[in-house]
Amino acid sequence: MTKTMDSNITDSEWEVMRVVWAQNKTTSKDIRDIIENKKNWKPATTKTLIGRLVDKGVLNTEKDGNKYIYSTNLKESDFLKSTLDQTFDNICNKDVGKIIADLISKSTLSFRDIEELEKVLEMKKEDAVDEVPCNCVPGQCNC
Amino acid sequence: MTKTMDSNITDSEWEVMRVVWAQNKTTSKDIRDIIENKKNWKPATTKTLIGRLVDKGVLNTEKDGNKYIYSTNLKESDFLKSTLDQTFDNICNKDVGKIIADLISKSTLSFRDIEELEKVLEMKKEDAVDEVPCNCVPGQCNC
DNA sequence: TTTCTCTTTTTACATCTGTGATCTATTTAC
DNA sequence: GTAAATAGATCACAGATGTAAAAAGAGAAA
Repeated sequence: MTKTMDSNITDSEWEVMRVVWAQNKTTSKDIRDIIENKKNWKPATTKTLIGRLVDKGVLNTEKDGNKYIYSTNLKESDFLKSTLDQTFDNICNKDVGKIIADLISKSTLSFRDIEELEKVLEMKKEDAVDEVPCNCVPGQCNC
Repeated sequence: MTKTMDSNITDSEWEVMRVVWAQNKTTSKDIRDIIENKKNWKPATTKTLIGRLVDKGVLNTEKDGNKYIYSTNLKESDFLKSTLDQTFDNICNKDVGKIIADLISKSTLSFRDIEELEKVLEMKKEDAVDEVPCNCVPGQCNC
């Protein structure tokens, strides 16, 4: 059930998607207005990105007079996961633990987050291994 | 001291860098031979990537007869961190805990890793907050 | 109904990426 | 010492990305 995202989105496109995810249904003007607080984009830029997302099938459109209402049925978390997977593909499995430790250290977490993580770790003990196997091609890591 | 990487590398370039990181000092032939086990690249492709990395100042060269010895003084972990930072820039701080939990769940970890993570979590309690503040631009998340 | 305004569609264009062919300067094997 | 194999340098080229202007269509205002 862990399907890999077939469509990737770029950083700029992500900016647009965040608005759609937060708003659920929205118009190009909404998107422009919201992003204006963050990026110095000309209106045309936002529209181009919206267009590309529609082309990729990431955004759905629904005509409303002379404009469109945009929405998506793809989940932010899935995109995020596929991005992270791609990043982790670049390193040795053996290092994953350390990386996660780094992430935790540098993140701002709530007490609830920590509790949750402790719970996950507890469960993780069930399928923990003695030694994480290296998954690298010989010569690309020194395990 | 947390300097943000000024130079970014692409996925293909990363493939080359992994060899350099693992080998410390290496030649273009070494790189080609090692990557051959993984990618169907023509020799010229590897050389192009090496050249780009040299241009970017990521790889150092040292002449040795008619060839070069390549090395780097940049750390894999720094590139990784900057890549991860960029990914986390795309989401709300509030969601970071959950994302990390997901990462843990899907990763293969050793008992030692888990212990280490528990330790980090324990320390993390010291600067944990009641509620992680949302860092998003209004309209880009529904906190 | 004419004009203005907003939306979409079309087109543009420089840079970055992935992938590789060629040409040139060396080396090394005969 | 000349031919074959290498290593590096130069050039190529299509597709992805970031960023945007220009054109065209449709509703709103006058």
